[in-house]
Amino acid sequence: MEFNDQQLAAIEHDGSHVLVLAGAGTGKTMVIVGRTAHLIRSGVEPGRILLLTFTRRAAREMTARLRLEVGPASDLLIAGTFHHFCLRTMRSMPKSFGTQDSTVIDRDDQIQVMRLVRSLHRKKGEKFPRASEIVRVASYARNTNIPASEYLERFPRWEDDVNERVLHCISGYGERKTASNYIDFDDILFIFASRLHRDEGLRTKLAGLYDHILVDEMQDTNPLQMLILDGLRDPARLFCVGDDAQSIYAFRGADFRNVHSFTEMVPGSSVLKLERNYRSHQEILDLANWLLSESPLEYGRILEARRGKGFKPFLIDFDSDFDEARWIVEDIVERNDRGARLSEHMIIARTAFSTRATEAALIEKKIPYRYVGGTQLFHAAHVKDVVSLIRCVASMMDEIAWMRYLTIWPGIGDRTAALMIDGIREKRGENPAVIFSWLRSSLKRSSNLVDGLEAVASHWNDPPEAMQRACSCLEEVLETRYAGWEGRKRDLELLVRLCSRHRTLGGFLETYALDPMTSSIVERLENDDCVTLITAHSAKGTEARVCYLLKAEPGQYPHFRSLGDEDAEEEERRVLYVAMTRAMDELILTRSLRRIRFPWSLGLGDGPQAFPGSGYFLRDIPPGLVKHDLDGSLGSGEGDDQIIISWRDRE
DNA sequence: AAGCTCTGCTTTTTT
DNA sequence: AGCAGAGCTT
Repeated sequence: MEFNDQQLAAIEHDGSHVLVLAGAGTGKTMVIVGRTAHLIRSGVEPGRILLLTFTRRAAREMTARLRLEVGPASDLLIAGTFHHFCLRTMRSMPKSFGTQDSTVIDRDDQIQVMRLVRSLHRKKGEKFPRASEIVRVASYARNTNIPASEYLERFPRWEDDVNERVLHCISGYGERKTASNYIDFDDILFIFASRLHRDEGLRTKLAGLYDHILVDEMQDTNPLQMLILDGLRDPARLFCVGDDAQSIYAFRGADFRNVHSFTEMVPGSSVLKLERNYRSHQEILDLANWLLSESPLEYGRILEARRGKGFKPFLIDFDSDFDEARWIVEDIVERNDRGARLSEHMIIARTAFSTRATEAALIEKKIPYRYVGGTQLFHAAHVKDVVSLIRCVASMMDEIAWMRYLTIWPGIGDRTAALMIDGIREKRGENPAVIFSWLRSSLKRSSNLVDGLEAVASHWNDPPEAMQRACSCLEEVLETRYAGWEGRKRDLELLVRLCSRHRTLGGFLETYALDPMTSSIVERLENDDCVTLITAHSAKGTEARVCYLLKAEPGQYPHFRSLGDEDAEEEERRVLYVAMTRAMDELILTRSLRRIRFPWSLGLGDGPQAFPGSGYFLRDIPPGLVKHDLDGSLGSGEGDDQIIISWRDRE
């Protein structure tokens, strides 16, 4: 690898803590990899280097590059997401953290627990925030390290008495969680951070494990994560890399003061900059620069392409998202026929939801693809059913798993299941065999559900076998429950295959609680060259020669859900900015303007009137910045109240 | 009283 | 596609 002077300065920086401000495409990952290699070469033990990223994707990418760069030493590095690292540490010393036997629960399970609690606090027939909304509030408050009560006081969302009961829900949720031995994603960070700062002995011990802590995507760190870095630094040195123009996780509590005020928050630190873009041609950056220049905020970031000039971005309108999807897929096929690899193409979407048409078109044309951020394998109903059986055996206190598993069986509903769960809880500490036989005698009619439990328990240390048995035990009931069973059955076969990578089912559960891979990624194990379909959020940190920006239309950028909230809209601008700057050679923005309909809209009505002229970033693209299929049809002499009409509908 | 079925509503982004 | 709630069946 060759580096420019700025990159080299960062890589070889030998002072105290440092923040590297790095614009899109300036070689951020390369610098982290380069510095790691440099540190190892200068004698730092790889095991004393901690690499933290924000997303699993970034973590995977980084470890892959490190393997190429530093060889087998890369296996000794401690690398992963914040959540991964914290959980790993807690698991290795459970007594210090008080997290023995805990089950990690994902977002869905959180909502499930909250739903139970919510029902106790909601008055009959009353309009009350949904469980998912309450979970969001609770999660945001924890990640920004403020009490939920204070958060609701500062940003009141509901009537006073509703707010109050929402707070009861949140504390009830916490109690329920403790009773079931659950820890959620936020707990992973929270428990780690709180012990780290409360227990001096532990802090000294943990901080003593590392000499260097390298953090990617610093602009996405939240206060909790900053506290973790605070507790671990000194003597360990921080090397944080970030770009405030790419901050797109405020909804998760990310606080870009961690970048803006870095030098104040971390005494003795300095700031370095990477300013030269090596990824894209200038025309692509011109469009991205223009987008930021339209913002009321001063990003002070003008990207300059070292690669010089190339193609202008395309902006193409379609009649429907079906046409849009078909065109993209045909375009990829054509390029592929001319010799381009499929993997050079990335289709970027604002939401996972908006990729349906494209996915269908890819499947129809039999183009292999992987869908990053897509419907996660472990979120599919039938998969959760089977996994619930495994979870029941893993932790008898796992009430969500029991509720799910028991109600799969005909004749057992919420009520019976709840009674059984109470019975199981009373037998806390008993041998599983005792619980199983009690269940068998209590459930005369569906006592064969115990067969599955026993089969899994007796093959606990042979994951593929246990999973196989779990699946065959449930197959009959699930087949009647779900339409299209053949397709779903394939997912279960996938589960068995995934199990073979683990020595125990416990390891299996924990791995996929944190990293619920998509089925299309699993399929990719057999399919190397494929198109990438990805959300803009997951796409950060990646690049591709040809990028299609799916549905670059009103209602997506900014997303209609954020309209009216200035900060949220501004974050949407950065999302679009991130998406655009992924492209190396060609950027193709597509949209379908005619059928914009949001039936559930927030008082916006449906049909084209839903979007008056404002609130769409690409409305006033200066002529010449993109090649539009009807140049100048947008933003020319049309008043603010005008709607956009596809050129196809014009006279 | 518990379980089941049908209908209408909903869908940002991630660990 | 899945969930909440209403209404129907066992």
